Amino acid sequence: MQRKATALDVAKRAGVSRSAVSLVLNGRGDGNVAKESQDRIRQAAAELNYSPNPIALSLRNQRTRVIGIVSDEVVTSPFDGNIIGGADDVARSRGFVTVVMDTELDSSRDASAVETLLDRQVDGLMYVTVGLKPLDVPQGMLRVPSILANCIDNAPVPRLHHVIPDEVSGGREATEHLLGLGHRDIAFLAGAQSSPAAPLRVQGFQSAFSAAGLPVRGDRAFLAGWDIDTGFHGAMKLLDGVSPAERPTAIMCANDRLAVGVVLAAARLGLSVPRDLSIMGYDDEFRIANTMVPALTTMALPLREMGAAAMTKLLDAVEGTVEEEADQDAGDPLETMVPCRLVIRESTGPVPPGSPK
Amino acid sequence: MQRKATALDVAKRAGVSRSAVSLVLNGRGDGNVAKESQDRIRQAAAELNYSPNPIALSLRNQRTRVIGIVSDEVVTSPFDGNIIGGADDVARSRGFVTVVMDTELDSSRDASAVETLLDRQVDGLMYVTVGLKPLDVPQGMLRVPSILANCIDNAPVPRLHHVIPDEVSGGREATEHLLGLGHRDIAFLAGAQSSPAAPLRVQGFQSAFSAAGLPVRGDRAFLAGWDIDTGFHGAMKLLDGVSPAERPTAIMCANDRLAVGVVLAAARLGLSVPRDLSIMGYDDEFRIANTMVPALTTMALPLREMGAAAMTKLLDAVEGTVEEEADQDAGDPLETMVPCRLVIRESTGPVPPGSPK
DNA sequence: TTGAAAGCGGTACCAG
DNA sequence: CTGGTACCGCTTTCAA
Repeated sequence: MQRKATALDVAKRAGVSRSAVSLVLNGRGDGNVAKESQDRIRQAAAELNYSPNPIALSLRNQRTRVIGIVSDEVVTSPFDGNIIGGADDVARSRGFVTVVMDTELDSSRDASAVETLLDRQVDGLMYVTVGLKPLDVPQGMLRVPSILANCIDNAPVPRLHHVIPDEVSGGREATEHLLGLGHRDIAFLAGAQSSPAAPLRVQGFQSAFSAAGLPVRGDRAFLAGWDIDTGFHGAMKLLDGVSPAERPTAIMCANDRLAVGVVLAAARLGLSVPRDLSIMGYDDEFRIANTMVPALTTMALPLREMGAAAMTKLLDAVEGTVEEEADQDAGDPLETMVPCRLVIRESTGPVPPGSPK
Repeated sequence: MQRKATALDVAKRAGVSRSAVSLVLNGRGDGNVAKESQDRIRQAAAELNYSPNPIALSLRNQRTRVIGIVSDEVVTSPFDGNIIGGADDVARSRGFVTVVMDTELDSSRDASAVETLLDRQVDGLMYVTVGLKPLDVPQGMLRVPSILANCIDNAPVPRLHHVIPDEVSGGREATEHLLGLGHRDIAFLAGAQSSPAAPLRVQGFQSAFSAAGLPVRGDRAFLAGWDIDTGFHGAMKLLDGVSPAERPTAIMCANDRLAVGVVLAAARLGLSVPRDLSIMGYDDEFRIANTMVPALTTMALPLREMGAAAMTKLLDAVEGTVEEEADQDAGDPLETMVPCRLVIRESTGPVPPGSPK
């Protein structure tokens, strides 16, 4: 492996000094270097396939054009990887590189991950979580421009901007979709209390009823969990041995896995979906929602958009002018909400004709 | 954010030269620096919370203690993230940092990701894929110690070591589990042709029959796809309207999602699992296999072990002595196979008593 | 218009 | 045992 060409190599080949090379290649040649030399330099650089050494650049400039992304478990869990995908798209398009460190839910590793990244002089930091959650922001994140994606600064007075999905309107629009199909008795398997997303979606669920002038049945929302078995057992409780008049005509789920469990329960009970029962998912989980039988109608989380929005905001701060701090205290609400997207597939349909309500 | 302490700051505070600081802090103080000075230096370093600047170190040493991990879609897809988790564990424990770049299946980004990483002077590279597959190794990977995890050098004569799961014995042991339960008519939804894993698992499937002295029914293995709907439709074809005598008593699946589809089909048809039909998955996908109803018996992919094995091998080369190249040509088979693990849960059971075969 | 030199933060060699 | 100095690769200032 022969060594890479350096600016000195280029200078020698072009018969000029290193400084000239630097000036020309950084676009400040005009007015400083003779046109002729400029051409020779550019040609020499091309011939040697020269590109400046990023490490030397970092040492010199004290900026690395690297953004550190810390995640709780985005890499190692099956969820929400597209937040990073969206963020990385934006970073690359603006000439930045992202490096990802996953702490695998070990919060004691948060601080050290941040310190490691800071040590390596990242120009900015992003923290990304699986599922909306409060975050004890590692101290180090306050020392460089930083942003939160899918999590919220868990301090008395929040200091970091966050980008999150609009869960309330997600829950509301999902409910509206079902109301629009004529459903009036809708059950909601709303996930688990531990996630802040759950109550927000319930809130949207309820507000859709209110807005439609319908009574809200509080006893139709259940907090139990996020997995297939929870969906299955929840649905069995709602449907098995219950007279058709007492059964909900639709079940909304706080994620697609719950919906899988509900579909399974319906199959066991001989109920046809969506003819006898409509089922909604949430998340639009890749290769689950769209490949279920029937394919799930669901509320897609705007993962890529969230990542992109967060990275855009972060890079604006990194490259920004001096007065961004002042700005922030002024108009910036410290919060960006990205709307969810309704995806209609096959698991929802009109309320059964003879439905009693 | 006040600037971090440098070696010069420490030297001043301790009243010595930078060189002394360097020697002492790198353990080469004894015999070179007076005991007294050593103490002062160490104390000053502690007081200033000094740690050497990794960027300056990189520039100086031409080594960064960073390992670059390139993946096709491990970050952004829901699969195989634990390979990176296992690799990262090992790297951290040996004082290395990993940086991950995901190309999101855009193979034209492979080369540039590798070049970017190489530009930043990573000490080694690992390529990780979702699902076993052949890889057109980016040229750059040949310039530093490199290794492949879950993929195989797709060149006439392979140059890079790879770490892969032992799919043949995985397929065999899964089949043996079912044979041991008395099943003789076992169908196999074997994934899609496009993946090299599929034929290997089929091979294991067949070899289990041969080893048991049973005839192999080649018409019982199907290549169709990897998703829930494929499993569902495959199972319907095998079971729906087929007389019990003609039905397989067990269905093996090449991944857990196929198995979900099969369970769904069984529920539709009123078949009880595992009483009427045993179902096996593959992968032990997190929060799918263990939360299905019934929970899936499956063949777990050794993801963390693969990542750990690959990183161990890579770091040995990175830190290794001079003659590793020679070594390699000698005994090293360029391949590490990690065994899969049978996980028995609830979806498999003894063959139905009256079973005709 | 050009080149020499300093400095980013370290390490390592070599006189003293 | 100690401190001065060169060098890693690059940018930028300053004299010539």
